[in-house]
Amino acid sequence: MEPKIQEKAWNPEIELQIIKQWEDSHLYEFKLKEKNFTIDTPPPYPSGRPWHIGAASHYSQIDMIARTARMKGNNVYFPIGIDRNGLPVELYTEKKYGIRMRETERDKFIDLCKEALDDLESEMIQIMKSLGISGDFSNYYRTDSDEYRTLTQTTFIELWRKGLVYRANRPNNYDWVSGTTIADAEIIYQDLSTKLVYMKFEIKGLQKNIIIASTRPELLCACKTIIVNEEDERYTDLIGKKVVVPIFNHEVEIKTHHSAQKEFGSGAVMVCSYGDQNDVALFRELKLDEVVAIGIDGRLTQVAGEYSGLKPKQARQKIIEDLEKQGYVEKIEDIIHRTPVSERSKTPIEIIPMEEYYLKQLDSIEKMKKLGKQIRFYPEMHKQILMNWIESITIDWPISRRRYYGTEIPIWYCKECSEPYVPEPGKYYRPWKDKCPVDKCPKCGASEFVGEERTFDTWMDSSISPLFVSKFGSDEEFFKKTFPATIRPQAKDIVRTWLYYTLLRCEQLTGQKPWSEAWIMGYGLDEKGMKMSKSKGNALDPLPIIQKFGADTFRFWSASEINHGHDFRCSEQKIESTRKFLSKLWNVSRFLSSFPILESANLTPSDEWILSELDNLVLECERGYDEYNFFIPAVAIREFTWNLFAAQYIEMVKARAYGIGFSDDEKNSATFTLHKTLSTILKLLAPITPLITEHLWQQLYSNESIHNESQVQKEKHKDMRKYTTEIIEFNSKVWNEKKSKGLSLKDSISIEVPINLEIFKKDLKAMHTIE
RNA sequence: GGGCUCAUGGUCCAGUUCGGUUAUGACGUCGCCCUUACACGGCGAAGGUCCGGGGUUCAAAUCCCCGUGGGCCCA
Repeated sequence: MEPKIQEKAWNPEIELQIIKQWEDSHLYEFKLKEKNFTIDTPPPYPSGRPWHIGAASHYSQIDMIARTARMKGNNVYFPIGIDRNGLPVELYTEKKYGIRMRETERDKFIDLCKEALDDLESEMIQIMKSLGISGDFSNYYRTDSDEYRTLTQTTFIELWRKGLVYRANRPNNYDWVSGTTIADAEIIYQDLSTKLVYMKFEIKGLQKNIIIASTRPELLCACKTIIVNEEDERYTDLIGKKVVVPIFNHEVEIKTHHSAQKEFGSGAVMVCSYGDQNDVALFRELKLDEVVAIGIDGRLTQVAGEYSGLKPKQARQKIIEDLEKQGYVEKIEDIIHRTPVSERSKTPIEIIPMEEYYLKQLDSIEKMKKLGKQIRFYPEMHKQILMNWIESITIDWPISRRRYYGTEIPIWYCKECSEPYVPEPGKYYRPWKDKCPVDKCPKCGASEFVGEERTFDTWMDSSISPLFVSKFGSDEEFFKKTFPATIRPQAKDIVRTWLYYTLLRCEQLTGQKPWSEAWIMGYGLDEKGMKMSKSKGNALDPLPIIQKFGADTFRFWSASEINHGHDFRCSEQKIESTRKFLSKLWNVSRFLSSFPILESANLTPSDEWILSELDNLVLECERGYDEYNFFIPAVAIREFTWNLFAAQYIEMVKARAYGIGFSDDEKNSATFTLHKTLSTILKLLAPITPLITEHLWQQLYSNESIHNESQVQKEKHKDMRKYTTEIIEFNSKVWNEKKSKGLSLKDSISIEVPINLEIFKKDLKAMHTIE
């Protein structure tokens, strides 16, 4: 009989036809039902080529979640979005055109950013589609669309009216390269080499010096006190004494504080506004008057005297020279210092007092903890990342940014009385170019206004993604039926930002948690185990890999190689070798395609045996799918298909399936079981490799899509798994025997079938041509 | 300094929850083999102090303690 499937191997080019077929038939179009399974898909950020292979893997797995849920009978809402706000695209645009944001007209700069985003976005969408992702691409959203930004502004206005937003002048993390304030969550720490300068401070009234070690001598002008540890005997006598600050000659007092470490430097520390976060805490605690030493241009201010106008690094160099000349330096050590750096621009941040808008979060900490506990995490251990972060929050969230490409803060200020005017919600406002919507200041009646120029922290946009996709505020019915979302899938590294901020904002706006489940994936590492990132340049481009091997190969690699929640290494060679399994599946199907499909049969023992193993496989897959851990089904299916079904069972029943030396009943039982097993494998595999399974399913079993099928349930066959090891061992023994005798596999041999395997004897004899 | 996490043949990974025969599978390597699904294949082989040390136990990759090393996060 001719096999229905002719080609000898799976050809990834078929994938494109299948994807087209899905698109044409609107297979994944979402229609609202009473109950829905909503996925709060992470909108990826198109900030430059190439897209991250870890991200491609990530989205493949999110698609597996959608498909798993669908086959469980859920009405799945799987929106697709693109995140387009914020600093990365601004930096990309500056670099691409060799321009500076602040030296470019705002309108023009925004247009250039948009253009860059459009190009990068289209490639991203292409990759997502070619991965076989079953989201609703016809309605994909952008976080910089007027609709999205309207929602960001509307929700901000609501929070403003609830009194959750305030303005405050306080020390802030300032990235002077990007020219903006940043939140704690946007700071990373890098070990940088720097000089630790040991300086002599004269103690007033004693002809003695105290040695102060500092990495920031340029901040001497802002030094307000010296602290020592109360248990440090070296300094007990000096507490309360005044010292003279070198060069600037102002006097400060020596105080005690537990944060001074005896072991670091000399044990005595100068406290300046502001060298680091500890200085900020000390100024607050000891009620010191701050001195603004560094301005928003990132240069020293006039209080620095002859050093004013210099950048901190230059000033440091000059002041060290001057200190040395004037004999204030005892010694200088080269040290490695853990330095807070802006995650985006990679430059050390400065702490500068600035007026910014804050969203209250300190009041919500207990509530956040409670909500966090109610969310089910996959894997459970990553809940800890959220909990640790919530525990460590000490200030409210600064939400204003001095950038262009973001959602504008919708506020105008009266030119007369400076009263802020916050407009009515429901519209998209651009105060830097739009006229104030009211004619007169509600407070003083003046008619001239100045528009706010700042934008929001982009997490203000991202943190309402579940509200946006659920049409919060614009479609009450839709919202009711899709919010809270079912699941938030995302990567581990943005738990403290995206996950946390979403929890905070949605609670403030709706009083509810935004989802009942959170699914947290690890990072993509390179072959050496280093975190892969665009900025490090070790990111693998997923596009050529997908084009070369096909989406299903890539997806199966992702599922079978990544233990959920853990970081994973990516290598092209590994992905390539995954292809072999798809080939195996293809050829098994090709073999089976020459046999008829039967409704039922009287099963022989061999058939009952493989079906009981199949039952077990179904259970195993169910266990993995229930916790969205695709590693479990992927590995189990590969094991079963390759090492049991193909290697043992198919060989055992081949002769019977061809009908050589067997009755029709026996033959039918074999073909029935072969198809039963393969069709089950295809369904079990469908969420992981949706393309090859679709193709084989339609070739062999149906005109309908496999993705409209329900997932298989375990049948109740007699458990015959106790024979498995013995069957494998016996077959192996015969193969070895033939080999050692120099026989071909089709040659006959005389060998005893073990008594335990008596029930399989007829198949085994035919399989090995046993005399 | 604190938290999370990991350590199993050349590489990746299972097994650790709940201790129990010869430690799972894949990739790679080597040898033989075209066998009416598949050479992107089949069969077979080599390759491991289960990070180190101590403890509990009849029995430890698995449980407990102390270390070492890596990754990530936070201070």
